[in-house]
Amino acid sequence: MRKPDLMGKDRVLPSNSNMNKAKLRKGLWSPEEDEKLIKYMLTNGQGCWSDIARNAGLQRCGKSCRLRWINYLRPDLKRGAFSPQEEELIIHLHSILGNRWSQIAARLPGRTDNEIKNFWNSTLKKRLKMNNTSTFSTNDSDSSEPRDYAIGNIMPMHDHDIMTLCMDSSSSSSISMQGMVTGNQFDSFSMLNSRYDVTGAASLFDMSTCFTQVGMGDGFYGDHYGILGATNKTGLALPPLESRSFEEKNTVSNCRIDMESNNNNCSDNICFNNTDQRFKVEDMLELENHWQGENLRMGEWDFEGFMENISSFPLLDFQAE
DNA sequence: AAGCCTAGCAACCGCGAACCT
DNA sequence: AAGGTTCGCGGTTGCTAGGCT
Repeated sequence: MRKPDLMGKDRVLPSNSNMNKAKLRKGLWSPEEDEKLIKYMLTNGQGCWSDIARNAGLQRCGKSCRLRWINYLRPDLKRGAFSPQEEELIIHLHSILGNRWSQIAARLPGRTDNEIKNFWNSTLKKRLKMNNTSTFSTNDSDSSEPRDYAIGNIMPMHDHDIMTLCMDSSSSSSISMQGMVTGNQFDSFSMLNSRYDVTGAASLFDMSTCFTQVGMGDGFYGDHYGILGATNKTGLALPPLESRSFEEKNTVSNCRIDMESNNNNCSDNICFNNTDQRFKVEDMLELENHWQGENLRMGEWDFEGFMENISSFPLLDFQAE
């Protein structure tokens, strides 16, 4: 859609009073700026964003650099259209979490909160509204509060649908940096070319497979994304919320985890085999129905406890399509 | 061909939380 | 403890491409 800064817009923010703070650029990022930021991040890793902006030779505020990196330059981003599975998951998570885009994004590897937010506002919201004006009142479908159109209501999630969500981590195309970090060479130009010559959804993804990096310390992606920070043994990264076992956390519902068998045959009980734990979807649905039945709203119940339960949802990792 | 409208998306803004001094 | 700074998040804006008339 929008081409990167071909309009030659060098919008510059005149510094209010301090000319030493110099003119901070605003607006679209040029390829040169991207290159500078990528090079700096790969060499030095993440630190104080205002320092990054300064040291990388960018006339941008740190905030702008952070946004650009997180939403566009991070090598683990999955670009391109959302898959139907991702769409369903977003709808489902939004029904639970509301407009907590970062929480939703944390469960969609390679997707950013901004991307999901845009997708929701531009596409899903309208679709849901159109599909369901007759089934329930959509007085505030963009409410920041979770809604009760969870599974089986607005967006019926059948066993088959859920089965499509049941991804074995072994087939995962998780764009985890693991496996990509193999050396010190990095061709930022080819990376940029790859990005700007993008004609298909997978260009960034393809690029990332040969991406190498150096100097990425702990928290390279920040706490929020946790791509590197909390990778379990299957290579899947879980948001910080998943620090405890499902069983430990589950105090609200009667969800149970079948940990006795390593059998992957889930024909009877649809399950997520995300980790060693087999999480039965039927139980998940029970949990969902519980919430739905109670018609719970934020502020009317124990949000922390809820989040702990939510955190036990599997992190799905879709094939790049 | 020109103008208008709309969808999609990158980026900015404001606010609150966390952290630092 | 108080004030300042930085970070992260969600809401919003502004711009472009593409479709339509």
